Amino acid sequence: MNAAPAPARNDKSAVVDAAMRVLSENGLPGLSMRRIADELDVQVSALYWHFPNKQALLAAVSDRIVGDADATSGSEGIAAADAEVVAARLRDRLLAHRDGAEIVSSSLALGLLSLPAHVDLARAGRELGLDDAAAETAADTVVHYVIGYTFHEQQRLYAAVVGAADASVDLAPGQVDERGGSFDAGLRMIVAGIRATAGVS
Amino acid sequence: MNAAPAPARNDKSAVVDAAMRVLSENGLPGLSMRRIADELDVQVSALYWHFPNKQALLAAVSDRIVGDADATSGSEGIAAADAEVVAARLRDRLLAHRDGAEIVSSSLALGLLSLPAHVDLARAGRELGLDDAAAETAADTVVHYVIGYTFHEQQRLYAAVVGAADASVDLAPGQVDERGGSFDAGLRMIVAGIRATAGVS
DNA sequence: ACCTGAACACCGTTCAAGT
DNA sequence: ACCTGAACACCGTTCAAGT
Repeated sequence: MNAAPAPARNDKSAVVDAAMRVLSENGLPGLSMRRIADELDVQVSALYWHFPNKQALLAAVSDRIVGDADATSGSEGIAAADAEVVAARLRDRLLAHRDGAEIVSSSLALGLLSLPAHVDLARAGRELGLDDAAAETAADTVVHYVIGYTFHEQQRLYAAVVGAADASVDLAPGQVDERGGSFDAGLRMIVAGIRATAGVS
Repeated sequence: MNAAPAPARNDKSAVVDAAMRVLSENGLPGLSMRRIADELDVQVSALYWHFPNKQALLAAVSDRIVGDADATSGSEGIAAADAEVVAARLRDRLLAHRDGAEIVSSSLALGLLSLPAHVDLARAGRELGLDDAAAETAADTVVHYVIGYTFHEQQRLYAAVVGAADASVDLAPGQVDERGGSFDAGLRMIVAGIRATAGVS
C-alpha cells in the first residue's frame, strides 16, 4: 500500500556514477562536490551521508577507472598475461577517463586504492624467476612508470586542447609532440631490466 | 636625498622565499596565495604582480626544489655521474621539501619545469651507448620512476604522521612500512634494463 | 536510510586605484 | 615598479533538523 513514488533516493554507486559524468564533462578541476550534487539534484551535504569526504569519493572513482570488480584481472586460472600486456592495459584504462592518471595517482599515494594490475604484475615477475620481494619491487616500478608517464601525457593532451582554443601556451617550453611509441620503448626497457635481474637467458 | 625608508617592497625571489616557508610549515594543502601574502605582510592581489597565477608560482617553487641554478648539475666538464647517482640525488632533493615530489610532478606535467637531472640522465644513457631517442626515453623512464616512487613515499610519511597524532587512519589498508631499500632495488632494475637495451656486456 | 537548509571558514583571480 | 581594497564566483565540511 505504500503508494508515494519514493522520490528516487541515491546509493553509493549512483553517487559514483554522477561523479564519473561530471569528470568526463569537466575534468578533475571541475569535479567538485557541488557539481556532483547538482548532477544528482541533491544538496551537497547529502553526499556526506554516502562518503566521509571527497578523497573517499575520489577513491571510489579510482576503483571504477582501474576496474574494481570486472574481468580485467584474469585471477589465477587464466594464462598469465605478461608484464607488458598488463601495463598497456592499465595505461588504456587511465587514458579512457579524463585526468584518469592523476586521480588514480593520488588515491594510490594516499593508500586508498589497490590496483588489480599490481597483483598481475607481481605474479608475472615471480613467473620470470624473481623472489617475492623482487617481484613486488618490479610491480611497483612498472606501476610508477605507467602512472607517471600517463599523467604527464594526459596533462599535455589537455594543455594542447586548451592551447588550440586559447593560443596562450607560451608558458610551456614546447614539445607537445612526443611519440606515443615512447611509452612502449620505456616499458620494454623496464621489462628488460626485470628479466636481467631475474637472470633469464 | 630620497629619505623615506621605502617600505620593503618585494621581488619575485622574495615571493618564492615566502612560499618555501609556508610550504615547510603547512605543506602543499596549506600553500595558498593568501598564506603566502600573509607571510609577506601584503595583500593577496600583490602576488599577481609577480606571477600570473598560482601554477606559475608553484613552478618557481619547483625550480627551487630541484635546484635551478646551483652546482647540482655538473654540466659537461665534470666526470659524468652515473644514472643511479643522479636519480638518488633527485630523490634526496624531493624528500628535502615537504610534498616536494607532488609539486614537482605537477609542474613537470604542465610543462612548466625542466629538470637538470633529466639532462644528466640522458647524457648517462648516451655514454652507455644509447642513441639520442633511446637516451631521452631512458631519462624519462628514470624520472617517472623517481617522482612516482617519492610521491607515494611522501604521502605515506604524511599519513603516518597524521595517523600517529590522530589515530584515524582506518581508511588506509595498511603497510606504512616498506623498505627504504626498495627504491634502490627498483632503480637498479631500470638501470639494468637500460644497460641491456644499450647492449653493454 | 537518506536528504534539506544554512552556515563556517576558506579558496584563486580580477580590477580600479593608489604611491 | 609594486601594492591596496574590495569584490566575484567559487570551494570542502559540519550539523541540526526533517521524512
